[in-house]
Amino acid sequence: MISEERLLSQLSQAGYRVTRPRRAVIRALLEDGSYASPAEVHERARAHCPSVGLVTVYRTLDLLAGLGFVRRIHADDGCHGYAATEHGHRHHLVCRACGATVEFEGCDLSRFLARVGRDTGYVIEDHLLELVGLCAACRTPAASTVPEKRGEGI
Amino acid sequence: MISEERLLSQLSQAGYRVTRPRRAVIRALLEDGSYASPAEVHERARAHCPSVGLVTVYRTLDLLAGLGFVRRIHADDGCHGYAATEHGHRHHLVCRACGATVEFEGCDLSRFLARVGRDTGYVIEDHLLELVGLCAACRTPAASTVPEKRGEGI
DNA sequence: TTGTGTGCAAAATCTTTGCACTTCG
DNA sequence: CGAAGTGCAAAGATTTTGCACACAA
Repeated sequence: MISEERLLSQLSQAGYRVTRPRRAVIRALLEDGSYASPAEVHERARAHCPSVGLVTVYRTLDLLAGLGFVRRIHADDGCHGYAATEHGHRHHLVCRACGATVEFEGCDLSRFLARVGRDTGYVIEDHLLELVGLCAACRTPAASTVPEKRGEGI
Repeated sequence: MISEERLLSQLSQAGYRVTRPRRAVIRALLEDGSYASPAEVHERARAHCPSVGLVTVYRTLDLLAGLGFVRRIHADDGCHGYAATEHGHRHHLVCRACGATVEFEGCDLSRFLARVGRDTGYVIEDHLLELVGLCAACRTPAASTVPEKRGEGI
């Protein structure tokens, strides 16, 4: 997970202003390990900047997604979740019970992709890989206090 | 790609009625190889059943998705595309230029998934894998008549 | 100081729901 | 015939846009 200061400095270096609402959104994304919808991000961000509007959350998520600092999470219960990401990495593992989201290290699909490309005639340029499961906390019934936040996974 | 008759018979065996609007939606999904939004499916389905309403398209897509006959396609330009799928198979390869969608055969990620599970402490239950590229037609500039239908891919 | 960024309100989309009428089986 | 399925209209939810004001740099 990228640190807050580093993210803010990259934002600044990219030519964008570091404002209170943007800091609030970024903090909201970093402080909680699970992915969140724009509305949920908004709610969390209000703790850091009560006046922040939902519109600004949308705009900031767009901005951060464009810069590669956050990534959309695709689940059957909706495709409108966002999670912070280390720049360059692109894959997430999501807990279907509590929504906790972790990145995992690069995947080596090259051989597999080459075969599919050969079989289909496509030039494969990109891939979306997302894993769904149960995190350690939710796996142990007693330890889990968060009951089935999300749907059935992907 | 599953045949229309087989799909209709499975629908019937599952206890659902085979109606004209449903047939129209199914045909709309099968006749065009690219994934489509509910609105696009609606437009295509009208060719087979002019009176079909958008609401019925939504309901039918839901039904077919629940039965595993269609699958959502997740792209950055929106996560609301649907494509027909062979029952049980779950992965798609999408052309970023024209949206043409093909299924590809099972992927062997087991070893990789085991490693990620070990590293993160998650029990991995499911995965979403989607590939994006250029289909043979769009790769050859002269052959492509469909200009950049979709966004930047995933 | 200056122009990017913000909040508000309103508009535009997209999706779901309620209900009387159709139609498949 | 009877219940599942449909279309329409309206309600809900979500996302985008216009505009005057605020505030980083």
